Amino acid sequence: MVDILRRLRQSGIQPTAQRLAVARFVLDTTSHPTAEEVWQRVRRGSPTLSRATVYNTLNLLVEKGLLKAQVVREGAVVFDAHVARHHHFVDEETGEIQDVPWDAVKVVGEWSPRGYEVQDYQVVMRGRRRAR
Amino acid sequence: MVDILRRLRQSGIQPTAQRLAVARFVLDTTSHPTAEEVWQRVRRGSPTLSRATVYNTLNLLVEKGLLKAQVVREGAVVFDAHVARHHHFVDEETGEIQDVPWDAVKVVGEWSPRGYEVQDYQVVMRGRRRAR
DNA sequence: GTTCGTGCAAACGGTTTGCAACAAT
DNA sequence: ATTGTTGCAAACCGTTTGCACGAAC
Repeated sequence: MVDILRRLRQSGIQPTAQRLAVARFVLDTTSHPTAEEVWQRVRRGSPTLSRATVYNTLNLLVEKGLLKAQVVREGAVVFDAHVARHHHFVDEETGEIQDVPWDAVKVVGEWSPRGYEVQDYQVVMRGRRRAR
Repeated sequence: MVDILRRLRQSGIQPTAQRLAVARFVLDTTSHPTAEEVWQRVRRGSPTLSRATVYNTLNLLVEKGLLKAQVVREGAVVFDAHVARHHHFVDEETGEIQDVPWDAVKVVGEWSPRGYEVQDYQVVMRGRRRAR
């Protein structure tokens, strides 16, 4: 586990106990949790933690670039500590999300609607657990 | 405009006045509307149309394969009558969504997490209106 | 002592649900 | 008569906001 405290400080985030607890979990998981899931998890160790603080902290981490919000699942935004470019695979049955390495697939062909510029792109794959 | 009535019948959907009104709009636009936007628009011609009926109808159209729900915008699902495979471009400022032809870019490399199979994929591009 | 962060509850926006009235078969 | 559809309101869920209390500078 990386030194979370240092990372917060380096990003100009006042490391309160709550922020540290949230960050320690969310910056160190690959599970793409929703805000609710972060709350449920971190609450176990910090029982007074409020939902509002979780949302505040997650939004702050996104704003500071330590976290990325991904809109790939219906109903809720998920948070991804993997900030470098990569693709995603979404299990349609469970909603589970997995990272797909950037080099696993290659997108060939520059393309953007006239008058627009593409700043970012990713491949979103959807599927299910293999029948066996 | 295609014969919407025929398409509903062919899909086994009882063509009520409300469903026809909703379908005529949503199956004939490329604007990727949200349910709310569909309601606002269709309501102009069918003032008694309820939100619930709009949601019912949209979900039914999705279920029957005439429409696809896309999860690319934060906060709301958008509906896409373009049912064939294609990619999407999302304007980060306005939320506006545009279709990107399937052939405009090429995704090279089969890839799926171990134990999973990819059933569908698309490239999601995000950007803004070009400066100047 | 002013600024910043937290917790709570209320508010909000998108979507679903329960239900009574009503059509259609 | 039964089955399916509509409209309304309430419920629900994810997220934001208002505000009073408390902590940190």
